[in-house]
Amino acid sequence: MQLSLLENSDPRLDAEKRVSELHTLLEYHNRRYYQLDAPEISDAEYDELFRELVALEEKYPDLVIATSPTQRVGGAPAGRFRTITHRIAMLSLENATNDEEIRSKLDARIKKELGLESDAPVAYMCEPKMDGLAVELVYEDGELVVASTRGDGVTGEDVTQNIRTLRGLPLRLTGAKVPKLLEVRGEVYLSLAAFQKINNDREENGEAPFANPRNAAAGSLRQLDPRITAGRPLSMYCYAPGQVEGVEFTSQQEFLTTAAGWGLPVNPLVRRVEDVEGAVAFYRDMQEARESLPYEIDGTVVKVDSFLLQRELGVKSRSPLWAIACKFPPRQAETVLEDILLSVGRTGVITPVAQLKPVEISGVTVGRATLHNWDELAAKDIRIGDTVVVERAGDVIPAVVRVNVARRTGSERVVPPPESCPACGSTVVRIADEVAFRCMGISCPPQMRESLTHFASRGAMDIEGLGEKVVEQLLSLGLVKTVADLYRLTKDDFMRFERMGDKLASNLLGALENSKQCDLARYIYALGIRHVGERTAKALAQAFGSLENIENATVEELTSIRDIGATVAQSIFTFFTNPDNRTVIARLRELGVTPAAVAKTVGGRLSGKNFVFTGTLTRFSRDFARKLVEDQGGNVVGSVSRKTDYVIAGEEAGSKLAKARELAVTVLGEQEFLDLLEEQ
DNA sequence: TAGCCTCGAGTTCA
DNA sequence: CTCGAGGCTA
Repeated sequence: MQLSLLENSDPRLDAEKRVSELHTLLEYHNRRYYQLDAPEISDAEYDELFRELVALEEKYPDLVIATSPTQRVGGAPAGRFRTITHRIAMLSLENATNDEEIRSKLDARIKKELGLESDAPVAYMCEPKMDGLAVELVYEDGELVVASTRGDGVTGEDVTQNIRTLRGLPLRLTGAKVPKLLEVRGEVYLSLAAFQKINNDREENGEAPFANPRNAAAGSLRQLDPRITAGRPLSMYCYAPGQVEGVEFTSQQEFLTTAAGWGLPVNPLVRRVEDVEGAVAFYRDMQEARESLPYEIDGTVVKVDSFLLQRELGVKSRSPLWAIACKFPPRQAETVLEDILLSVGRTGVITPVAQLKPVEISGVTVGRATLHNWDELAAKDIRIGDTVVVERAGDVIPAVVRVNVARRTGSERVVPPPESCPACGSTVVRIADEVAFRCMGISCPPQMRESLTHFASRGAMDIEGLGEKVVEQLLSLGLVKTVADLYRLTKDDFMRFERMGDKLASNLLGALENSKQCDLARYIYALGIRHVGERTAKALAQAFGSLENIENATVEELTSIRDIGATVAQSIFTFFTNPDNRTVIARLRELGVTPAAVAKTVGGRLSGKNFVFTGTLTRFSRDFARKLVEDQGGNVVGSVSRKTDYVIAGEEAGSKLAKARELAVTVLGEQEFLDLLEEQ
């Protein structure tokens, strides 16, 4: 297939022609590659065509059509990959940062939980912690069918096509007794050699190099087109099973050996140890081996080897009790703290921020770091002009660790807490027992700016296009004083802005209009009541059903809601009794901002009811049961108390059942529990 | 009353 | 990600 020559002189028309031509070309080569397995052009040539199309589509967004090859591999740019819900949530791990924490946060805790003597040995499996990104592979009848990223742990992105390009990964499991279903988790990473090669290529092409192998691996896995991923030699090591059918493992060691037998890559450095001291030794060994490994690791992972013990220990909300990540000390750098800036947040809290002489830490240049508060500042005795040690906490957020006192010259300056707001000059107050200093100004510009952006933000009213830039212009032109004013804006108002065309203005107006009918929960969250975040807003919406009910709620009514205590209730009550706030809400209502009332009773049949599960459930999993209860507004808690309404006893229920009897709490069997949920 | 655990708020860089 | 603070349970 040949490319035609373009002769037209109108660039827009040229682009249109070329786009359609590229569609045909790419589709053709896709067929040759995927279906006929007989490509006519190299991957690099294909990439070039693909990039050309991406570039054209970026320049002329209206030329993007649903059938474009750029849209084909996984959908539109916003959510370009299909979402996958993990059958079992992919949890994160708690961290230990030194030997002692491995002993206390893992070993000692486990023994306490299991009621073991403190010197009883527990066997652990130790693994290097690869610095990459977690993925989950699903093999059905031995065949790789889906691969997804960890995402937020509950849902991730479908990266099957990209994962299929990993040469070290079997598309079909080998060996005897391949299970019906095997979900396997592991870490996708780039070897240092591959990382070097990619960055060399990028620099030759005038592209910005990746900061570190992990970023490069993440970038490669999230490519629109699998062929680009194919050019990036990613690797993977498997480390944990997910849902499995047709096979059973009794230990982590057995799992790893079996997985390797099926052809799955398993890190050969894993080591089983007889007790926690072995795990500590492994941690030390790996720290030493770190520099000579062909890939980056950022620590080790220690897991209880026995799956039986793992099940017995169970999980907390975000991490299992039976494993811990032992992090190596993060990479640090020294630099000069040039200044301490004061930033004012949405709630008026004044935060000191370090302005640093730019310094590179693990590939990224860092110029600022939060100093949190003045207690912290004083504790670390940080002064302007100090030479400080900086690290990136969790390899992301920069933090000032300590001052290099040896380099003090005596000309350093201490920054005292502000007596008046650096932005508006209002009084600054430190509420007793609180760490924060707060600006009390009612029309403090940064506070107004932040509350407006918060109102428009994604979790709140989700007004697309109303970001910081627009908000600042609205404020400086005096067009908006409260959130209600947003809904009075006209197209002409927006057209006065810099870099605001007809199109953007209409989009913004559309987004505003759209936001008028939002969930009650989002609306409550958007109001920015102190102590009321996304979660509490949701709870309020569910409990009260309408804004009017919340506005008129008493402190007692508010306190009766789970997770709302005296402080939060008072804050909500105060917010709604404030006449200014009432005015804004009334105006919003007049302007048509009417959040959908929530039917209080929807799923709320069990609201306020506390459930405890005990024993082995045979008909459903605990997670599933928890979902059922929560869907109907009930709570699931861990232990039986007077506040418990129902105890659901499975087989071999133990102490919790006894406690329930003692406290005369209703005990239900599994069937009775299901019946209760069915009742209407 | 202490010791979890969860939520809220603030923050960095590409 | 981290810190502080609020709420709940033992």
